[in-house]
Amino acid sequence: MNETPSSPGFQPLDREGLVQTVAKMLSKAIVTGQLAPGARLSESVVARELGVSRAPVREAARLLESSGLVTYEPNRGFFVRQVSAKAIADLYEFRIVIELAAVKRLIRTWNDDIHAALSAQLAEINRVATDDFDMLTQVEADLQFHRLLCSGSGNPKFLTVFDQIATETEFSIMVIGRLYDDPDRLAKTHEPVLEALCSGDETQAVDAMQYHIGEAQRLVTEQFRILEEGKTPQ
Amino acid sequence: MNETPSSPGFQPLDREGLVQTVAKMLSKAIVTGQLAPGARLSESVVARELGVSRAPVREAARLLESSGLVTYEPNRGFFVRQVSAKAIADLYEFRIVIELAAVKRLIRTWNDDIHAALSAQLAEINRVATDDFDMLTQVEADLQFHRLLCSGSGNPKFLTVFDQIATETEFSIMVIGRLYDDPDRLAKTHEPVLEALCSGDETQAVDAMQYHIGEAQRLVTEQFRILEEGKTPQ
DNA sequence: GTCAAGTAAATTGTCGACAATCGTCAAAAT
DNA sequence: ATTTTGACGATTGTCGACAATTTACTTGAC
Repeated sequence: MNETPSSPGFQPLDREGLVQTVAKMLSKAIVTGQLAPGARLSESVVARELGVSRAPVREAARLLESSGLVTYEPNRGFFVRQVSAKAIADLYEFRIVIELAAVKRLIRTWNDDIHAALSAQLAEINRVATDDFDMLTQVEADLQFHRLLCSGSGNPKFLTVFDQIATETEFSIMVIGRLYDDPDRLAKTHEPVLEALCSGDETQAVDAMQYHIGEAQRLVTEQFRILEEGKTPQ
Repeated sequence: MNETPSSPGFQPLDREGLVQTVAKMLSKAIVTGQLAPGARLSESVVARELGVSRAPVREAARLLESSGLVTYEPNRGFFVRQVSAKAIADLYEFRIVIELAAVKRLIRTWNDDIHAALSAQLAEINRVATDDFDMLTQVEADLQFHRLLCSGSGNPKFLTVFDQIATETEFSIMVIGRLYDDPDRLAKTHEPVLEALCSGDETQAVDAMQYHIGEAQRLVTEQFRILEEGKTPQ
């Protein structure tokens, strides 16, 4: 390895292109609700607003499309995605399929590094699982745990697909605006997953995982139903 | 709408954007091997070659990236993806996860339309499963059958993800250049899947499906190993 | 009043040009 | 001889402008 001996710990310095920056801005704006679902995402407006050209905005929007945050209609442009009850149900059903398979695979590739990373993330989840932290922080800590599960599975496909649906999950939850009255409750269901993984018991790990995501699905679906009822009392 | 009343069967006249056209061109060029794996995909060259600007080429390349046909390195551009033995193994392992789940779900939404579509596609598979047709035709007929399974599952996520990995599957097979000596053999393993679905037996359907994809994986992996040995005899 | 056609404004689709960045290779220093 | 530095060529990154398309509005006929 060619490395200057006297070099201090210089990190790669990000160097993320303008597209990534714009994509991140838009993501945040959509997830935090500044851009309402169904709203048109005008290239010109966003470009003017951010002080950049339309080209990087367009590319960023295409990136967001593959994350399921916006939809694209030819010759009409990009729109912030509408979330339906079925879409949320489908999303969580799909997550169960992916992440259960990832966990099954993870058991075979289990090692101390993964163990350490998951333990640390679990601690982080519990740390932010109080009303002192906002929901976005809690959700991101939660999803990061799941991301580590996919990342450690050894099959990159799981991570790729998870990243695509993670943002969508975050979006769905933020649309609801309020996930649980007791933030600590759902957070606690992570622990059995890690314990089962440590013990190497596949059946137990899968069960714990299924319960955890299922519980999350139940909460999200419930809250979304309440939200819809309040919106269209008819 | 300005349309002549006596107008005969005019098809929608493509109306798919230039981007889609370019993407299709590139797809074909990559899948048929005109662009070797690892080759740089110069925007300027492609644009000049097709007589269009760089913008649509760039967008098309981004589309291909999400299909796994090309990779993208910031400030360096797009490259035709290299396929490794592990990548192929990972791909098929992932397909098994997705399509098994899709089949399980399909049983619950089973109806005559889906039955008819699958039967027709099965007939098509058998029709082209001879040496009279080229491999690309055979592979596409095969994948279309699988696509129908995902499409009919009722959860759009399965279809979205399948479409992403279908092109990659096609690519992997075409790289190998020769899948099987007896085209009819693998084709025949589709039938038990359809039969099991008709009978509504989930266990049987999953078994048949797992056998079918597993068999395909075995063949592809084997052929790829042979190809690699021939390439680097060391 | 309703509906259709026509027109104007706004938005996306595409383009060509310039700026920023990367890879290469030669020249200079050690 | 090896390594570093600098400049050059090629490619990507970004931009502003124009063409094509869609949308909204107005006008007119029935």
